[in-house]
Amino acid sequence: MEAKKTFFNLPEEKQKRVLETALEEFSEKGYEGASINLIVSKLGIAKGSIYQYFTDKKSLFLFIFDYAVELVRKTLKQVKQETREQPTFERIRRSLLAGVDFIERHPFIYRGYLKMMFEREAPFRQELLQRIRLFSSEYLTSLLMEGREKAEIRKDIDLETMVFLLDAVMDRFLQAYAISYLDSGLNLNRMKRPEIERHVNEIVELMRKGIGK
Amino acid sequence: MEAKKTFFNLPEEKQKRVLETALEEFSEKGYEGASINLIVSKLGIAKGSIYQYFTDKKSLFLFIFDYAVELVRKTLKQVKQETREQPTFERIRRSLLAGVDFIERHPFIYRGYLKMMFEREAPFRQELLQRIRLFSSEYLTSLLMEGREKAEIRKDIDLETMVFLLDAVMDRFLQAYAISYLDSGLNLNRMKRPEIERHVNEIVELMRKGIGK
DNA sequence: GGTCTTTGTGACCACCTGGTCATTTTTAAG
DNA sequence: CTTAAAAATGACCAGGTGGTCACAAAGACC
Repeated sequence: MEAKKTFFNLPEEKQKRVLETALEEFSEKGYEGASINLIVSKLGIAKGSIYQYFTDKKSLFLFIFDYAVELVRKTLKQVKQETREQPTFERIRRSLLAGVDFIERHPFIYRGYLKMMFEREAPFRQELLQRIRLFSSEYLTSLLMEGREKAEIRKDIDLETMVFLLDAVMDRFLQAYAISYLDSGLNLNRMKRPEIERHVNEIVELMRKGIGK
Repeated sequence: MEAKKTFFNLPEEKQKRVLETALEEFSEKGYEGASINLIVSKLGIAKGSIYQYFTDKKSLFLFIFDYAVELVRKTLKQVKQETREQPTFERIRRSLLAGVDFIERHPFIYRGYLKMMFEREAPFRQELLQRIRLFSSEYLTSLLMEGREKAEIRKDIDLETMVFLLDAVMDRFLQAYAISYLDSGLNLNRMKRPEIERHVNEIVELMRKGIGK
């Protein structure tokens, strides 16, 4: 457990406010860059107080990380359930849209994840990232394997290669939606839902049929 | 011009040593995280000296950025030239391999680029990134357009969507090669050239034919 | 030698960092 | 109202940051 008991004695509202404020700071500045001074001043509490809740910066970070991972895990699980009976490419489509919705609801979580990907400094970075990427790749692998059983997915190419492609495209799509400058030409960033959906459809169709011929 | 004349009066060897040392620091820690103190101590010169060469941290960074961009631009141009007469997918294959070679030769440049993608702090970040991403996407667009003329590339899907996919997959491939934890399953990181080539072939083949059916 | 300019130096500055802790304030119990 | 425990506070600390500047060293020319 990374938080002290004092933290859990706080009214739930305040707990959430602390978490959200710290999450915002971490996701914007990264682990090293995030400033405890700024967090407490944004919260309007004394610096000492935050150290009543968490032993140090690291444990605050890890606590938030767990909180975020749990949210992602739940979301993925739910989509998987809901689309159980549907064709594979429809499931992929839905997954991508679920990602868009998730970013809309929790913008700082996804940005924090991206920040971490390219930071050396975050504590346990390697382990934490592997944790995330593992269940992302497990998710896609199981999707594709079920797709193969239904003969919707080709069998003459390595499953891992396909997972790699899917992962790359989906992740980049969400990055483009969340950050801008990352979409190569398309302007996902400012689009409204119907347009987003059109692009999701097109990109999924493209992954199905390929660029060639 | 971001460097002072004193810098250019230095023996070329020392100029390069300064640039490479600073590049390494920036690419590992990002703009904010990089420490001038560390750079000068690694160089074995006094702190004041670096301020004889560059007016401040920002101009040092921008100078290095230009230096790096020029290297990338040249490399891309050369590949484009060399593969002029070849089939589109062969050109894509070659481009990806050129990326791998580039990382091998200049590991800090590519990492620096990744660092910047998710940093808010770097000066002129937006403009600089757009500069890079623009010529990456121009490069791919022209590749695909020429491919369409030769009827090697499908015409029933937006060119931009295809560029997006290509860009996403190629970039992710290089990330996986440069950083690890990013390959979803494949272990590009530790592979030797022949294996890398096998994966490049497979991934390009997959982009051509698609995942479906 | 002497003189003038260019380059190198590191103590110093103001400011910010994560973290501490003696002290005060708030809350709860009797 | 008293007492004891729990929580909030902010001055303070050591250590880091980018940047400055008076001075010393080195070169260049006569």
